[in-house]
Amino acid sequence: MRKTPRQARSRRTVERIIAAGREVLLEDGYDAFSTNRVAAAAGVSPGSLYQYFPDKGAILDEVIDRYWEEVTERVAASLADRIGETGPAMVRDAADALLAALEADRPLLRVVAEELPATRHKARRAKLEVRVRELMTAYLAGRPEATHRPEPAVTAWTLVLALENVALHYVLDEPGIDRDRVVAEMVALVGGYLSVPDPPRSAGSS
Amino acid sequence: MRKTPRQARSRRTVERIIAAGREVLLEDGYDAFSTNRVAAAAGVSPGSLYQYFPDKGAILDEVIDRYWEEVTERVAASLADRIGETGPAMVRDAADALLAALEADRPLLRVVAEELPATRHKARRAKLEVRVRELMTAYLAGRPEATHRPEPAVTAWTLVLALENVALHYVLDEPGIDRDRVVAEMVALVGGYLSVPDPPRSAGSS
Amino acid sequence: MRKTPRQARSRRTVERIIAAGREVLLEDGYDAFSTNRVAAAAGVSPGSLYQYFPDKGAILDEVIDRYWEEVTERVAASLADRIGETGPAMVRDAADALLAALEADRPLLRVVAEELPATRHKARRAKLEVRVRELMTAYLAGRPEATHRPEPAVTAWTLVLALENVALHYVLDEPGIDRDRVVAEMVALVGGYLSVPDPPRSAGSS
Amino acid sequence: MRKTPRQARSRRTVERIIAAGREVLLEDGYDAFSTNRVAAAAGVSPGSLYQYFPDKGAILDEVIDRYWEEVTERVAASLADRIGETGPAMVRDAADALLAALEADRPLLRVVAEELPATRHKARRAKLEVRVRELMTAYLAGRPEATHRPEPAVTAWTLVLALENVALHYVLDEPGIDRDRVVAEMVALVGGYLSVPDPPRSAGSS
DNA sequence: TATGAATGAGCATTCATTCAT
DNA sequence: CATGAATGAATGCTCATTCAT
Repeated sequence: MRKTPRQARSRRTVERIIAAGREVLLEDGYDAFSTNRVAAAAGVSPGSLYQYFPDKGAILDEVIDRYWEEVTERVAASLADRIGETGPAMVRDAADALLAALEADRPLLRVVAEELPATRHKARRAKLEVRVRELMTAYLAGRPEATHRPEPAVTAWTLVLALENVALHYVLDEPGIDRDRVVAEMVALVGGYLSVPDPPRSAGSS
Repeated sequence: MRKTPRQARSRRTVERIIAAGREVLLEDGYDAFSTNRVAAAAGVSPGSLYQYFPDKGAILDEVIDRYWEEVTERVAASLADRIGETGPAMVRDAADALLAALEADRPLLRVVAEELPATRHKARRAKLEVRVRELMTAYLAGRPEATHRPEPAVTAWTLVLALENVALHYVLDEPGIDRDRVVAEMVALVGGYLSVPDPPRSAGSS
Repeated sequence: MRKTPRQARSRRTVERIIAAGREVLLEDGYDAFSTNRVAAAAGVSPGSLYQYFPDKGAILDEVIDRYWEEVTERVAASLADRIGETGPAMVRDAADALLAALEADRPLLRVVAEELPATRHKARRAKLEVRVRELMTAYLAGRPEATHRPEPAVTAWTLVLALENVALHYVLDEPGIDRDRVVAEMVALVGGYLSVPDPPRSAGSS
Repeated sequence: MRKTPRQARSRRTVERIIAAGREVLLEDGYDAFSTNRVAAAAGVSPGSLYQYFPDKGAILDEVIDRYWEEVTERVAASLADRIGETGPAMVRDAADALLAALEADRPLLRVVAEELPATRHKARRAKLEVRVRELMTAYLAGRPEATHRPEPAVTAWTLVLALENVALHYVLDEPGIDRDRVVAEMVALVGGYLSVPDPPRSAGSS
């Protein structure tokens, strides 16, 4: 009946380190993300970092992992709220959810997407893509008449990449476009694309 | 009739430095892009770097600039070859040109797009986007019946981001999708999107 | 009962660095006072320097500070030995003490006074001047009949600068003057100056 | 009948370099006194510097030499204006002349006296001291009754050092003392000192 | 466990000087 | 003579990582 069992203290330290990492990233940027600074922010000694993480990169990875996890959860949560909707409304909600999830922590998104080498968060971002892809696949599976594209996997792959970049740039570049407009375009992108029959090469087939 | 006119030597040195920068980036990666290494690769002394560039970043910028310039030129050149085509064929060619331009130097694209912080080449990439956007605008302007989207600027913005990311990931991630398939999807993305009238809400009532 | 308590190690390192700095200054001169050389002389790595000093200048400052502190203490100590003396004897002792303090480490004095930019040790030297000024003021206050100069602060300022330079040059330039002679001149300088009434114009009418 | 005989151009270049050196010293400080900068300021190439000077130090030496030469000339000129004066008035004029000579180019004096290592201008400064010493010796020789100090050479040595430092610090430190006051103190210093008979150790001679 | 002093290879940059042209 | 590109040793400093305590 220990109050702070062996692992609890470690767990707390780990959390402090990760929180400190996020804080440093957010407030000082990627270039300032040094082990010494993270340790200082976490209130532990530099050496202690290595009790819980093999190297600096592992701390950073954890911070990034969590960021994308949060984004993913925000998307999921937003959609859960509107579950049961169907057709275009669902697409619209999904687009809005994606935007909202990215807008939720713009400063950190900026650091993650702009200051970090892409390799650092590629893997994690892939998870978000998978999640959205699943959603999309479920939607398509449930309404087979909704698409005329021949390969669902490729369709989902294409759509996710297209929407992801549009959403990302809308949030980060603040291009002065009305938010509703962007959502509308995303919906149009999805709707239009799905409605195109394959093969489209009708003309060149000599 | 001088063999090495005054400026020729410097020009050659500048080119050697830039070539060395590219080489280091390609063969050793971004983390190894140090002034000493670039100087060594260029066969000049570290000090010579600073006769032509204010700092390390300027060398890197030049390398990146040139890379995106090449990509832009490749796109332009590919399209010039097939000028005069219209309709879906033109879209197809444009998609193919974009893919080809990115495929031309995959190893360097990988470093530039994955290892560098996005901020380092954001500005340059924007130029490519502008170019493609112009192409698109010209196309849309010439065939006003081709689109039902209400705001051409937003349409171009959306499309460029969508296509860029699809093309980029196809080239870098080698997702095991047939190249023609990807081109077809890109064409479908464009064609479908452009054909969706606004507001898109009404479309759902069919 | 730890053999090397937490702070002892760092304290020792700091002292080693300062001692090494002094050594380098002494043996290799100011131009050779580089961080790498000081680190090597201290038997520590260059990085260790920065655990205790913000930059190179801070190490140098500490060495200089300590040198002038030692000089100040030597002056004070010499005078303490002969406390209670009055009149000309006291002036003589003070002059002798100043000379002795500067003679104690002539090699370092040479580097500090001749190789360093004056700005580097101006502030520290001022402390010595203040100390001597205080001594002088005390002397003058105790024997108001001893001076006919109208402004004690100006008198002390003048005297300190005059004596300082005479002492400094005697020690550094080794001008081939008998030491007792110099002391006598310093005493005469003080005694004569203090005895001149103000305004001095009137004196010329004799 | 050449307009610019061979040596004239060189002479002009040498002068330009020296002027540029002075300018750099004055406007950018000693730390910025680099060959490249001096060359640029002189409008010549770095290589040309070495046609006329063996190394950087030689240029600096020349600039410093000239500065002290100017000071010396200013002192001499000031005194020439008031030639024929005798006694205390002459001392007063000499003190004033010294002050004036140092005040004439305070910014350069500051760089020379504070930023440069003393070794760099020690030799030159000595020349000024010699000059003043000569003046003093002449004065003392002409009025043997004016001093009771036993060794004229030592007397002059002492006095020059005393006055030099007082004057230097008055000009550079701007200690908030009235200029006339300082002149008066310098005069008192001289007058008082010279009037002290030797040996002064009357009391301690047990 | 936790510490934090110590490490040291490595970095970007400078600048007095040289020498082919 | 004059040039100015090229040099390269040397500089001050950083920071991920280790390890004795």
